[in-house]
Amino acid sequence: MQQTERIMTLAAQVKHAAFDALKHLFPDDSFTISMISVNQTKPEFTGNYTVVLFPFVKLLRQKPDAIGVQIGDYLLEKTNLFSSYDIVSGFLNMTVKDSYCVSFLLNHFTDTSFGKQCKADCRVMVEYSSPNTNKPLHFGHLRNNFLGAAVSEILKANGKQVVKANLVNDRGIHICKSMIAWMWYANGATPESTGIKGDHLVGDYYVKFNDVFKQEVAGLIAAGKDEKTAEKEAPIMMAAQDMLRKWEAGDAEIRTLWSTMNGWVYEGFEKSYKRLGVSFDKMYYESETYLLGKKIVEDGLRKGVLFRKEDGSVWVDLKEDGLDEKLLLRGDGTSVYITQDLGTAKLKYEDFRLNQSLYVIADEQNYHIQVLKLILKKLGEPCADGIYHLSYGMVELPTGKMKSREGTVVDADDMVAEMISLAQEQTEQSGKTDGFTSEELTRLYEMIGLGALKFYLLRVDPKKRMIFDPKESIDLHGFTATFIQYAHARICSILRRENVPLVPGATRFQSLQPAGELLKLEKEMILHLEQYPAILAEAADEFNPSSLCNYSFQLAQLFNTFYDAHSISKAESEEKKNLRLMTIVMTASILRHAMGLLGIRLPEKM
RNA sequence: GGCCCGGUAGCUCAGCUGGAUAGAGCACCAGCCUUCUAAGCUGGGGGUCAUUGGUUCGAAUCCAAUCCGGGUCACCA
Repeated sequence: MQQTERIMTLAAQVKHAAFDALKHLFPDDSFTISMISVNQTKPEFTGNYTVVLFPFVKLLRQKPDAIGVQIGDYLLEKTNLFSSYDIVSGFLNMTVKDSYCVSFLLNHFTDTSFGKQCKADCRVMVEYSSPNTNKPLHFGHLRNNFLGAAVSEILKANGKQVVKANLVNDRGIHICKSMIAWMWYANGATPESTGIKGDHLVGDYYVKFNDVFKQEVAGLIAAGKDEKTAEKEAPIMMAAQDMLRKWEAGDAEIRTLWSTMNGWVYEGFEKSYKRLGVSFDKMYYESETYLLGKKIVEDGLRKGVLFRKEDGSVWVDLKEDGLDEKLLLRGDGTSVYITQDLGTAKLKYEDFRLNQSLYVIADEQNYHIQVLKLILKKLGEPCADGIYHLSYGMVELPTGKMKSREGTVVDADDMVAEMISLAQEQTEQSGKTDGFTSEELTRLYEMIGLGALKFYLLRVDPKKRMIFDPKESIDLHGFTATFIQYAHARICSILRRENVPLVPGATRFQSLQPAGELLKLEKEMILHLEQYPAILAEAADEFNPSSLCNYSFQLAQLFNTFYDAHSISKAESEEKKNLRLMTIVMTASILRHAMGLLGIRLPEKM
């Protein structure tokens, strides 16, 4: 087991200490660490961490409360973590020492990378975004992009070496569709001549293709053809097919048009990506990889893992894995989608010697990736084991799936612009724009608008599908990035007033003496800060940024409650004030770190 | 039909490696700005955790069946 050494969080320390206690107290009985469950103590009881006693009852043949006393006494005596304990009907509630909390704060409050893991020799590729070059990005792509970017950063923070990859789908029949429609109907329109962003311009002709196609099909059906024949014989479709053949043959004219139109799209994408704050370390293009995989198939045939049918087509039999037969090469020797994916998987692996390869792809492709991994495994390719499908639910409209063919999509660029103007509207409404330059305001609106959008898409479990109603704007209250940004701005405001930098030097509060007892809320905040490394690790283990959203929201909520209940600037004593300043310094720092991983920035004023 | 995923408050979701009386946000109701930013705070109503059975000291959580919703099973990508 290659488990990296992680900072032991309090909860983990409690668990191990309880395990030690049991081993020492009852050396004749065999316990496993998995028998010990440690939870946070429910707020209605005194204590901070709770050891559940029921699991030991049977083995020890003692009453749970009697066991609890023995463990409780042992923990008080042998660890330096607890000040007292309390047993309530089978639950051992341990109260953490105030001094532990204070020294935790002293040790970590200046640590801006608290929770981060050291770099390990583990290379992970995260493939995400992977757009088609026949249309602009829509709202659904945003989920993909934010997820991929966030998971990449989360993995980096956990010590992995991450390669962010984008596999651009830049060829194929759908690309030819917008090309042919442009040729026939655009009169040479370009992004420059029309002022339309390149990806949108090309997307418009993709829609145009489908309009014309539908009309032609309707006409043919009216002329007596059946639907299938009509779809095959529609002139614009035949022209697109013909174009695809020419493209594959390397026809110079077609290739030039293809490069030109793709170039427009890339310019558009670049602008979108820049605004979204996502980037890539490695670009793959399908036009360069679509022929890969054939060699793997040949090897597979030689090894006898694959078989050839009479018509020359090549298949893999997955029946013993509960699946079906799957085609890998057509009768004419050309490859299908999965074939190039086999090749690309191997290419990625060889390019970067990957330990792990994530695919951020919507859940409609669950079966496809499952098959991909299975085939690679059967072929004995070493890249197989590292493949992991980070599957996410599609974003749908109340009316159903978004279909770019029919133009029923929420456009990504539009959405971003709308969120930013919503942020502007709300900020102006709140009347807090004084003292900002117009550049600062522009930046602020972008932070708030984009933050809200990212948070909205990242706060739910990736695998759940979500329905977005464009008529209801994304909220800026409650469980939102805005809430967290606001808490951060409040903290910064206090720190400014107190002349404490956002990242104070380690010596700033060194004179702090543990003063008196901690208030309930002070302790709650510190104990919550202490959990950050565990949350960060969990987010990485599960490839799930939403844990960071939940955690950060709770932390901001705790701060707001604290802020309302107790003054920081006018604390009861200088020690209290320093303690609280340290607490909020660390709070702000963790919020910035956690949100930063999600690509969400926190303003110092708002 | 086979396989996969989901079903928790009116709505959006946490909780799911079993633990105490199931939690947030939105919406709704009632309060709180001469005091560090009210984009905030406090309180309230609102639940058969889809249904049924099983395992267990204990089930929203695990198992089985059923119902509902979605995805997928192409010589499409």
